[in-house]
Amino acid sequence: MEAFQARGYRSTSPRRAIAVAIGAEQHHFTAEELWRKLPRSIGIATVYRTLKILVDADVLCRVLLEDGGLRYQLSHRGHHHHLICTECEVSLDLIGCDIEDTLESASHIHDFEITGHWLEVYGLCADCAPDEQELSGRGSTFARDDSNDGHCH
Amino acid sequence: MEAFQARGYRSTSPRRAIAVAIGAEQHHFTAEELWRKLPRSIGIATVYRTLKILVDADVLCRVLLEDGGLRYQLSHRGHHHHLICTECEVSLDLIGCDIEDTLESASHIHDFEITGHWLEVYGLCADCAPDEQELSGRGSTFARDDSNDGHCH
DNA sequence: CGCATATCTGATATAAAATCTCAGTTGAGC
DNA sequence: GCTCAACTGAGATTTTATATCAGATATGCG
Repeated sequence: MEAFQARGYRSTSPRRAIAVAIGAEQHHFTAEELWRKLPRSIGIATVYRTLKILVDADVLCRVLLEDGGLRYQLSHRGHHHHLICTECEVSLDLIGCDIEDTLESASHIHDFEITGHWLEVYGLCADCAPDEQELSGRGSTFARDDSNDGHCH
Repeated sequence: MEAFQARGYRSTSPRRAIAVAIGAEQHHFTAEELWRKLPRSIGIATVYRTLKILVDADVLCRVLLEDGGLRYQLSHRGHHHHLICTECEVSLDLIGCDIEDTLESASHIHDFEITGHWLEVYGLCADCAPDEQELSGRGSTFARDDSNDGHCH
């Protein structure tokens, strides 16, 4: 859990506490949420600093919600993307998606050398989607007709 | 340019001034940059309000830089993505990339119903990339070895 | 073991970005 | 021209994250 200190960072009491608290999280969390679960002797600046280190170390990944909120989450795979439910905000790791190849070939047209990308996918998870089989679902499949606004372009 | 008022919005003096100012922009711009080029009688709240309307109307699109900065840009195509140069910050429309199909098929595995996504691609444009042919390019192709940090996951 | 020092920390100030509030203004239809 | 809902500007406020800096503390070395 804290073997990431093999990157030259010291093993300090606040960092250990933060690592333990992160391990106890089930879903994604904000820096402030995490901070509230820590001993109040730990400053929020330290939380932000430590989260940044852990993101750089690929221990955590960042999740950008549709409303712009930034969350943190334990990163299991190396490079991956998230399916984020706009209803319950659960975040699923998107597997079986090799977008890199698609991007790479498309970028050649523009003579552009890709070094990275950011992708978040929004929608409804199995629990939140109106299930045709269970509900014989009628009635506005998408009540929120602005659910697609502004986040892609 | 302001035919977007066909959406039920009034044609007001501040909105016309903003539309003209946007038309004069060559690249992407921030809300504040735009505001500075407007008569100082116009408040920045109005700029933000108007930009939001124009994004909803698909007249503008939003561009998220690698450092988190949010820019606005005239939207030429319907749905598209951006190739953003991390060196000069130019933004190219990515054509010939139908990521939707890839996402759609991958999401089926998770029983997830996609409603939208956000994708930004970072890298070096033709002008900023070390050109092997011209420079017989040596010397740290990527001096900024943290250029890939934190923005994907 | 104990010291020196560079790293780290907490409190707080600060910054940046965007929205909220609300009294006053203005455009659109009549 | 009148009316009124839509709109606006000023400034306060919120949110999120970083900067500052004096004091605390790991870590390596003797």
